[in-house]
Amino acid sequence: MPARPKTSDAEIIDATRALLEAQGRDGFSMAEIADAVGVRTPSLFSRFASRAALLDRVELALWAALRRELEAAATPSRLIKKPLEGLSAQGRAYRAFAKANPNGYALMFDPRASQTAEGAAVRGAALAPCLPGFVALVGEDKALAAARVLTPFLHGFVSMELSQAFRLGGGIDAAFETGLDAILSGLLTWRRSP
Amino acid sequence: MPARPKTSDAEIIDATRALLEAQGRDGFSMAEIADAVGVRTPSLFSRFASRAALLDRVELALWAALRRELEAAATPSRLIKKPLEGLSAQGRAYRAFAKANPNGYALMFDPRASQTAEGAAVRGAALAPCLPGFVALVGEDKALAAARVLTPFLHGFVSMELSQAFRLGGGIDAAFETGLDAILSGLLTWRRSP
DNA sequence: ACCTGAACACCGTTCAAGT
DNA sequence: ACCTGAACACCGTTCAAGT
Repeated sequence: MPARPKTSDAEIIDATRALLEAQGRDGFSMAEIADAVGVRTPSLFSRFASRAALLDRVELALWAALRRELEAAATPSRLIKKPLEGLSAQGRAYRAFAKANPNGYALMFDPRASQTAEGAAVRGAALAPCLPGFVALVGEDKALAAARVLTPFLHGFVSMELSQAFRLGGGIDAAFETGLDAILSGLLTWRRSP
Repeated sequence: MPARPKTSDAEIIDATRALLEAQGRDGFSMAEIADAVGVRTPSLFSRFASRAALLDRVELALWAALRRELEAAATPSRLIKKPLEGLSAQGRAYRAFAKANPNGYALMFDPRASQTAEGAAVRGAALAPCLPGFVALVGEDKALAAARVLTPFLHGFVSMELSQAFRLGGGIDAAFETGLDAILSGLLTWRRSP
């Protein structure tokens, strides 16, 4: 006779994500997660092999959430018609997501994440909503190369911002807009040149 | 009568840095550090307030090491005469440093670092060796803004590379060179325009 | 001033037993 | 199948005592 489930994988992942954001990656214990979902600590291990495995699932949930934000920021048709505007909007949405989930964002780029095939797929799919914009901006053959200029800038900027690396003052919002514009207009010149 | 010191702060920091690189941020214990320097675990706490404080010191040592690499990659006079070449060389040195110290590099941008005044100073000084290049490239008034385009790209690129974010194949070395060139030549157009 | 052994509280994880 | 209490090994940290 099975014991009645008191919680679910999804509820545990949500509770962990909330604790992560509130307390930081090592600011909470399995016991606190268990408390949050009304269960005793060992029960978590019948659903997740380890704390690390649970954090991996949280990370995938965050990548999926980022994907949704990017989709909401610009539709494919807008990206095709006005790639500069569309990609700028997605860039701002990307930064907003990182600033709204700083501890989660750090987890998403933590090199300790286990490299499962499913994980790689979810991570890879997260930036897919931007691809039509790159294709429209520089053409199909250069879209990947263009993505590998803009996305490192986006990640690097927000990562540095979150780790307080911009200490020389000056408007950080303005610096972000300047950088975004500079890179996008630079990519625009790729249309013709090799 | 003082007990003879068996080790030193510097030796402990070096041993911790080695363990960090070999085993990852939470792959080693205070006991292993103590073993490595020939001391018992509690002795470490008479020198460093906590594991976190010791990791902070390791982080500062890494920033200082990065600074030395950047200084070695291009002299101020070369940066002034040939800013494109000089900054490219520093960009490559930056990436090489990150790839040679992947776990250390992750620590340098870990948002958990304590924000001491000394720490901020050391971190801030690390990229100073690049400044003459930015001044030569775009002029004094735009140097900071230019740095806030290139350095996020550098950090973002190597951070994504280290967390295996470039899964769509294609030469990653070539992508780095392409991005570096695109951004530097884009910045070059700032010389005249506002 | 720096070292040590002993102790403490906490934590991730396992396991046998319950339903 | 999922839950639980009890137990285990390990870890960061404290402390009183040694020199």
